[in-house]
Amino acid sequence: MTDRSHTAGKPIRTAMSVEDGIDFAIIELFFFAYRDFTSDPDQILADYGFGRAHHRVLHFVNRRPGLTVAELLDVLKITKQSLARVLKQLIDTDHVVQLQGPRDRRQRELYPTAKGRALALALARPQSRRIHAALGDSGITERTLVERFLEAMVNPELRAQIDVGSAKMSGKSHGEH
Amino acid sequence: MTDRSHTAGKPIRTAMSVEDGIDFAIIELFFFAYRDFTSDPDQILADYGFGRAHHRVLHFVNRRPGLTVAELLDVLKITKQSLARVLKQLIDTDHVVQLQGPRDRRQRELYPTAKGRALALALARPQSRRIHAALGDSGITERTLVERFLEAMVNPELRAQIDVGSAKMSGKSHGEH
DNA sequence: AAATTACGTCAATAGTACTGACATAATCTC
DNA sequence: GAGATTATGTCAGTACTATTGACGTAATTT
Repeated sequence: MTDRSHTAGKPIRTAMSVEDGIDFAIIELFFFAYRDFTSDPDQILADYGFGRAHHRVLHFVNRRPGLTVAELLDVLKITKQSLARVLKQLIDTDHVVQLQGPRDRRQRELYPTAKGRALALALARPQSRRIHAALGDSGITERTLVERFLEAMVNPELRAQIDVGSAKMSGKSHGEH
Repeated sequence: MTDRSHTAGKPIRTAMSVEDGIDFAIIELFFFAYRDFTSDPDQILADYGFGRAHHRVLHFVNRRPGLTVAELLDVLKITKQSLARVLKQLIDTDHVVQLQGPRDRRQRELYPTAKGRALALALARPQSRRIHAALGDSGITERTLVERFLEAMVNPELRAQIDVGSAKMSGKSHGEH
């Protein structure tokens, strides 16, 4: 089982490193950082029988109350079928409600309930704490440095999705554009 | 279907924002940044019928040639059963080879083949390019700022796993400790 | 009236992950 | 040397997230 010298290639014993011209340090840091960043809410979600998908839906419904199903799909970049089960569970558990769209009655506007808002905040809190602590620990005084870096990591054509919130926005939060 | 006013909570129409005392900007940027960061290798992986799990295994086998199955499980924080299928596929496709441990013959040391090394580099290349571009676009001259921030985002007890490579390390890359 | 749009849903499949159990071989311990 | 422990592999069952394709309904647009 271990000897397959005749079929398999020979083992390479030298490690990939910066000498290969690749930024492995930040690649790996990003992996570890994101893994731990999501681990806090994941623990809370488990109590509800929810997963990462529920968090994402709940988050954006709370950040953009009244967004439609189509808009949500566009932000999450998943298919309607993937969203269906998750959204249904959030509605059945009274975290999210659907209202018929006022302009277009085919649309379903999604809103959080008080319960949904509370959970969204509970999930965001440890993440925010972690970020705050990381900014402090790393001695970064200008938080825009991190914001600018992360924003630059996003595909340019998708940056429109990013709603940095009251900071950058003038009036709109959803709807017409 | 849309009217369930008697069972469900009332819709909240105001958006969560920084006023809730939470750093939503960086929370969302981190989500979008990581999503796009992994999208480049994901496209390549799809050609091989591989997924994110294959990437992670291949990456660490190339970064720490000779690591054992147990060490790999510890880095990835997954179970043996989850690793099994993915590792088997990488071995069957001649990207990774197993060698009996020299000291302890129960152990299987994992090494990349030339094919596995090539794929690992091909996957890392677009990620590295993205990082490089983001550092440039955001006008960050001190890359240690980003490194320090990301490292501070990792759980302290897990930072030992982070092998920033030839930069911080003196001699060891695997094996004795 | 016909085409399109927004949404919901059914069926089938895939990738990643889990728990629990069991087997084998090698090493360690008494 | 016998027994316990360790490293690995594997089998069975389950769960979550995601996919494609197809179809239906109601509302809007052309």
